[in-house]
Amino acid sequence: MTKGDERHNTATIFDVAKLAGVSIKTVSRVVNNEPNVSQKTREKVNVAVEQLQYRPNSAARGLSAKKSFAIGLVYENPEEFSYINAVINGAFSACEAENYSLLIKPTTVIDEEIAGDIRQFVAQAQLDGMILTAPIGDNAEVVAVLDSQRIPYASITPKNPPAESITIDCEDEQASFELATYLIEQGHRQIAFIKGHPDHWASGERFAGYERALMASGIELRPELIVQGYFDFASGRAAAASLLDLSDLPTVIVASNDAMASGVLYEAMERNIAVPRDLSVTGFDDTPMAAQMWPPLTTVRQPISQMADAAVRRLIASARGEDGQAMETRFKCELVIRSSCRAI
Amino acid sequence: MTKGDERHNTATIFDVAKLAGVSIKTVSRVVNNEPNVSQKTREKVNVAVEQLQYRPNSAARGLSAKKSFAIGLVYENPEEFSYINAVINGAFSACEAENYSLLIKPTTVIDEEIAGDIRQFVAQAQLDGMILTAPIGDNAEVVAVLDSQRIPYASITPKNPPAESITIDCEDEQASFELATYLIEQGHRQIAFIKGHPDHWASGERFAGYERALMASGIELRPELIVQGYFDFASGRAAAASLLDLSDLPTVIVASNDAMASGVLYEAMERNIAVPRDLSVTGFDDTPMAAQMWPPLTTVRQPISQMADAAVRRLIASARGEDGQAMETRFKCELVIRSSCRAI
DNA sequence: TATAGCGTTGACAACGTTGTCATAAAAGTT
DNA sequence: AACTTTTATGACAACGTTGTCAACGCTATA
Repeated sequence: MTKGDERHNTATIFDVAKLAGVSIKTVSRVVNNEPNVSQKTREKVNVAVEQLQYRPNSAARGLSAKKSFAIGLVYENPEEFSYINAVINGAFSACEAENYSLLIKPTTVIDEEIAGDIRQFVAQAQLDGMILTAPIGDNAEVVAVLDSQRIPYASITPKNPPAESITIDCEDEQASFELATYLIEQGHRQIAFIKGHPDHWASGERFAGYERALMASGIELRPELIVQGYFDFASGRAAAASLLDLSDLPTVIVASNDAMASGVLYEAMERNIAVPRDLSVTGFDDTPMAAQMWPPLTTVRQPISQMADAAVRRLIASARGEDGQAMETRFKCELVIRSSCRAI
Repeated sequence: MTKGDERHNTATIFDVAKLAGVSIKTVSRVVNNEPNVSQKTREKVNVAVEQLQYRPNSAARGLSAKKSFAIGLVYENPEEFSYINAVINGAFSACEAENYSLLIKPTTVIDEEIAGDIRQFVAQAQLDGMILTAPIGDNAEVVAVLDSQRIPYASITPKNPPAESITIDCEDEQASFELATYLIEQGHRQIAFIKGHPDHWASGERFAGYERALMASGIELRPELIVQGYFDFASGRAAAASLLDLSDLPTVIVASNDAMASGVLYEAMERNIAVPRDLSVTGFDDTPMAAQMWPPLTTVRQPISQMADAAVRRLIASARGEDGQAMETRFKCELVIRSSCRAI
């Protein structure tokens, strides 16, 4: 029974002081690297800090020290968005409307340290909720950290949505189906496909839509026309190279995102293959780049900002104990036709 | 010394309570929209809140309510950077190293509300410092708000650096000079220039470097080859259109940034002008797009992340009362030669 | 008229840290 | 040995809010 009472609360300065057998003030001094603490005491405290995984509560620290330990960054919203800028904007506007702050954490790589990183991030700011963009929502360690700390989180387009958490996704499969169907209607039959990064939910969805469209029209899936990519420019270019080396050339290359499509365009240019005259190309995401490359790219637009907005609103609703069940979590995509495809 | 001690401190809940003639708890209820407050009391409190410009201290609120009113956003760093992503990354890594949090505030437009917006942003989070990216560092109202609240701030490439604040800039003039000199060495004489947005410091610097290079080589500045742009794709395209309508065509178009350069490439493509065979093009910024367009763009790389990193470190140093005078605030740029220019 | 119930209000104790000041122990100085 | 100074430590009061609980006054009901 008493065991059930054991809180998962984080350790406070009192716990550390008790364990180290010193006063809280001494702990404070050690933690803040202040002078006038004997080496011996310092070590005792550090051991206790380590053992209890103690992190100073930043609200208390801020209140007492009249500091926030936070820096603001103000910027004018750029014309040139990236995916992540769209996410940030959506999340920010929802936070602003609800009087919340938005703390960001770019992670350079998905490595072993990420779980510890996230733990630190959460502990430092005592976050009320987290948004995980793909593919981080699928990292088991990260999710475990958040679960253990009881931090609610929302995943944007995760591959394996955990039942209890908030999931935001969009109809990539359907959009991809519509895109492929459009190409078929334009007379294309040799339709090559560059898959996205296997860790991303979207990759599977987009490929599934392509498959469904071809099967619905009775077009055979030729395995040599399906190439693995990784959502970046270089992999798109490499995939295009292998496709354009085939003896039986595709009439259109469907890239799973715009960055790879730009790699395809680049490779085509290098080989003096005119797009769309000799080859049609499509992307996915409708980054601003898509409209600015030559030729302007036919692609699919995801309502990224809206999805991030929804993620934040659901998090805040659940933090308030509201239901939020009625809120939208699945969004529609839109086919954007430009001039990188031609009818044949 | 009890009352004469009038601080410039922000109003607290006690001040509001006193002015409204109610208890602090009642103020709390009104501010948090809790029920069971009479309409009359509610109004009295709201008047006092308004009059004192009261904003709840989020550290205190967080400490008491065991909430932070903050949402975290975790994302994997995208391959495709924009300028602002580079700034965010640099600022974030410095904050992380110093155990600070980074709060971001995208502003959609520079409008009349911005000063109030910033005031709110600062008050809500009790920020220890602010970074202003161009051209926000030149907004007099914003700067006035920060000055009046005694918030230290660092401006990245402001046009008119205020003497007391921290300024971070880079050697755009020199880089632009080197770029133009390179073009002249390649045999170009008809060198067109698309200026950047007049509100940005960088625009003047980049144009100045161009001027200096031409003058140093005894090349006449032809006014019809100098066109105003606004740092976006559309203005670059429009500028290119006007330049390509000239009877005496330039052999190279120097765009003040990559986004405008991509507009130039687009317009050239539309007109079947081959780059670099018939026309050379250069940009500025070295966005990832620059390497991915066709042809890959000769441009100038700014150490954006490093600049943001430096801004944060100086802010934190000054928050600690350290000197920071020795820290670098002026950064070098690097010429990046790709294949969008040819010798003639 | 008495009584229960509800809407309204305030007093006061958290919350977890840092700042201030007092004190004890150690070291240095005469 | 008798002092001053320095170093090490702790007790306790802020910091500005929200949560809890008690008390008040008003209305509806018996």
